[in-house]
Amino acid sequence: MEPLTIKDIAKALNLSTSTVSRALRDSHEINPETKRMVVEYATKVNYRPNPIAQGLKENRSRAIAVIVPEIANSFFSEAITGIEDVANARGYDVVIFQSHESYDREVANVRNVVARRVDGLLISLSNQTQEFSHLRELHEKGFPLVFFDRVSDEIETYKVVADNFSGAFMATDHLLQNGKKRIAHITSAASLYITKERLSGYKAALEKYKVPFDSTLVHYCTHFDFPEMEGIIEHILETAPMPDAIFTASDRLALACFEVLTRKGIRCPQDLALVGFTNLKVAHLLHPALTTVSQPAFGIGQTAVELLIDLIEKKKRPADSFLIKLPTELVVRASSERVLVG
Amino acid sequence: MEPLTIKDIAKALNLSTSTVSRALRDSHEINPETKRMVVEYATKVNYRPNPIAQGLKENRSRAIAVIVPEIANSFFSEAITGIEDVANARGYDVVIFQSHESYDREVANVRNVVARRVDGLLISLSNQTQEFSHLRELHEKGFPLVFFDRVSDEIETYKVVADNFSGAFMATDHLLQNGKKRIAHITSAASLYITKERLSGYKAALEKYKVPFDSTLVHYCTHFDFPEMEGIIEHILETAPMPDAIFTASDRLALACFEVLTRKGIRCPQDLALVGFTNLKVAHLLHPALTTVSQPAFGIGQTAVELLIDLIEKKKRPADSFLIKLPTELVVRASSERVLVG
DNA sequence: TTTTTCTACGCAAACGTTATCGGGAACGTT
DNA sequence: AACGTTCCCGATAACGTTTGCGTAGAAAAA
Repeated sequence: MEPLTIKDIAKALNLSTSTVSRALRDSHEINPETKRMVVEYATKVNYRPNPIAQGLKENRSRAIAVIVPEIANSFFSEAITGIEDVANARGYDVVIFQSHESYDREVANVRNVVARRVDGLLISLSNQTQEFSHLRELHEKGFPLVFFDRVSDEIETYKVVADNFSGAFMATDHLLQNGKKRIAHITSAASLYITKERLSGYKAALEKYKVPFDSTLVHYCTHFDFPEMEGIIEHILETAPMPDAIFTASDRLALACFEVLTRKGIRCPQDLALVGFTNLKVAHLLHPALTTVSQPAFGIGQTAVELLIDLIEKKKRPADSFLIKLPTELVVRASSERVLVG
Repeated sequence: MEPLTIKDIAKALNLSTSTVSRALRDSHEINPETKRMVVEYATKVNYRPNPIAQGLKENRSRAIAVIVPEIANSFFSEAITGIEDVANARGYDVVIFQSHESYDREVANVRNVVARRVDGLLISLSNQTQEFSHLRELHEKGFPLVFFDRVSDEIETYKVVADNFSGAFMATDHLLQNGKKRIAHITSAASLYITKERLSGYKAALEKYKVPFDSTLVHYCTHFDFPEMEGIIEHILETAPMPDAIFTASDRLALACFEVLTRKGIRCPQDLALVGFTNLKVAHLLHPALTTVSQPAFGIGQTAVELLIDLIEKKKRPADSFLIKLPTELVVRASSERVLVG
């Protein structure tokens, strides 16, 4: 049983393919009676137009690509769920690629994406990416492109992010309010927009409490692995006076922190309070339960893909701003709680 | 700059499209000199064949579909990473769909998949799925189909799973060896093959220690949510004599268990030992760290997609068995450790 | 009546690629 | 000299769909 075509329908009903095509697309120049007949027969035999042929004709694929660092990261998988939801509802398929935090793979993915003739691209940059010509080229050709979460401020297109500034502000403010004096900040690659935003929020909160900013307390991570984190933590423990809290720019970093701290026998929150960023699903099951800033991953995905499809379909948009910020929320748990002494 | 075609190359070099096409595919009936010229020019202008046109011609899309219950489940996202790795290396794109554990959405996804003319389908069944006609139909048409993890024994095609029997056996054996006498088993939908396998492993271990099987200790879950788990745990706590351990058929179930137990003030492992199944990435960070059976998610994905692409490309396979089992491993952590009394 | 307008449909080209066929030129074989 | 081979390439059709154009017939206007 090969999939049947418009030709088969035409033959069966003694019509031409053009009439069938037009009838199915509800053209005004087809007799209502004929239309009814065609549509009826098509549904009876369960006809589905061949999207590949349509794609060739209309020069599009009805598919969008998503490039994320890691699908196994629950923030991204949730965002993808949001993306898929909206995209499927609007008739698009979602093709997923992973950069594995590698610039080279990201570039290769972008190449693949254009070779595949997808209709648009959603991307969250790899940690390593410092150079944007592969994306700028696309954008300059008029290729629909939307950033989310890990965005670049070098390219003028829509970007959907959580309100990183206010999230970082709330996190730091919370620690200061709980009496912490020296708060280290472990964050991701300095080149990322979100990194800068979170750093600004952190600084703003310090300022509010008149705590001088100390750049030696800020540590940038690129590999997110155990050895890197171990080095950083050891460095933090050796600084004098020793920090009494750490604010990490992601829960993944916080997880790595936990691991190192546990092995070193440092108690949390007694010796060192910890606040993360993202609100992974398991954050409340950790020991201690992780205080973190929750990001609307699902909503970020939904918003980003809405913008992208509007771009593809050339729907008008209020071009007031390219940057869309979704609200964040502080979720306080045990890892930052005030501990009663003696 | 519209993407250029084989026609443009032909025009530029004063050749026919057929010659260019053949030169690019390294046909023997083209002058080596001409070939060199064409290939050189094509690389210079960065020509990429239009996969949509190729697909229309060859009646395929060079894309495969994956249907999983939830991408946010780290077992599935890891498996997908394995799938993507192999698929991309072999020239295929991966299109992902989620059933969200709903039979209706799974059926809709399958329909979408065939309408999209993907070349093959990898599927891990939804928990709700009890009926397989949507897949049987595909399979009988000769559509390439491979199951992984949540497989059905009603359809004769390749299935890739972890060795669930031996995993469950090891888990139960471990608990019994640690002196547990009454082990409850909380598992997923009874219709799933993996559920049956894990139950068999559980029973086999009981038998080894001459512990009689008590069917009232087995609880089936379909929704994986808090209220459902709360009901089950309450039921378990009320049975007399009260069980001293729980073996859950997945880490997600174990997480739900943890949550309910914590709220009820029941200590783990002192009051109730717990063993899961999957070895989520965060399993060792939970409190207490979760003893679990590790499944090679990445390898399962890789193996499944290898089989699928072989099926698509009609490569021969030793048809000795349709069921491929990958080894599991018991990872012992705090949640099942013997606690010293006194 | 003739001319115009409208309705409803078919013909054929096009999207970019590949495969089949065929043919001209050069060469070797009787 | 006539014929078969081999080499290299071009014209063409085809995949399934959409669309511009043409047109037969009917209805409306002259």
